[in-house]
Amino acid sequence: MPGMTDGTPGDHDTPPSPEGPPGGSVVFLLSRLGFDASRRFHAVLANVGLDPRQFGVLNVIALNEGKSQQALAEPLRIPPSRMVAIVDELEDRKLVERRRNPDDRRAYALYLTPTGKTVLGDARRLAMDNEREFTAPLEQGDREQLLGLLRRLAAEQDLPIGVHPGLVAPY
Amino acid sequence: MPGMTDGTPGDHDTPPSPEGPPGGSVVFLLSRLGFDASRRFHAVLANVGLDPRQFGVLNVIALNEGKSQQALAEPLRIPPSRMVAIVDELEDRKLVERRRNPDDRRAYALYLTPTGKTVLGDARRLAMDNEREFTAPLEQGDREQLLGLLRRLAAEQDLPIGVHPGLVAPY
DNA sequence: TATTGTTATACTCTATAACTATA
DNA sequence: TATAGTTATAGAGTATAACAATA
Repeated sequence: MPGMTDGTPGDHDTPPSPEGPPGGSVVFLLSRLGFDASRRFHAVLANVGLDPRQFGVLNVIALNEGKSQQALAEPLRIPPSRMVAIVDELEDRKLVERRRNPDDRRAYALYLTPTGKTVLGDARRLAMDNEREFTAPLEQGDREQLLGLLRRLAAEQDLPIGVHPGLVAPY
Repeated sequence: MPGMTDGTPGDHDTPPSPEGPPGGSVVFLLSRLGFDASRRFHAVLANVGLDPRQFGVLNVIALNEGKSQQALAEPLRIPPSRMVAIVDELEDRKLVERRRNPDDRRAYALYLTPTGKTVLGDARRLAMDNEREFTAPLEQGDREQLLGLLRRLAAEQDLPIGVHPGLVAPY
């Protein structure tokens, strides 16, 4: 994970609201919570040996079995050269299979192995559990309201699919 | 900025909701919007030649003039060795002044210069404008509701002050 | 002996561009 | 000539640990 310091909890200072201030800013809170949500998600996926980017790739393969590496990389906005290493690792771990495409021997066709499907299922379950825990401070109605508000903001943005860029595992 | 691809807008695919799915997940939307908010904030601050981390440092200095480098770095969770380069740059640009502390000649005492105060003011104004634009899709009532929901989630987390870690400019 | 600030170093992640094999 | 996949390389950003001056 990119600018991730490490797992240390740290102290519990209450943010001193400097003028104009963070505590009252949607942009600020979103940045903070987004970063934190990413970090937690990263930690949760580690339980099945995946990072968010690999999770994104597995998901996209599951929805588009047989497609080529680059065709799958595109919607995730992962550059071709990066995709190589990602698929290498998933293949080494027997989660994904590269089959030669007889019609175009330059391209591969990617498939999930049975193990890959199992791991993806586990990861999705973990993601759902995490969602529940993260939103635990909110009651069901509040959660849906939040979801609606976030969707309205997201609709204005230009967002890639799968997993978000920063998140996508680095730091 | 870390995993930041670059400023290219890109296409406008609607995320295909894969099972269990992103479009309906608070964690996912927060990660995405948080990353996006960070990127925008980064771009906005560039107009006054600052990045989010420098902005955070200027803010903390403004609130604690005369404190030492490390004392100021701590609440921002910036390691001492990183703080050096940050203050170096702010000092080169005459936004911050390092004065020797006669009582303890190991430590510096940091102060904003008049230019530093001006730039900080400009940056705060830009941040407020950005806040308004970012939340433009929401009416006032909705915006406050969102703020309340985000605060409730944030209250459960362990958050450093100033600027968020990922954001803090890098990558 | 401990602490402030600094420097040196090594590591991780990344994109770019050059290369190969097919088409 | 163009495209899928690969490899090599160089850059940005980081934390760690060793260091000097002062306490």
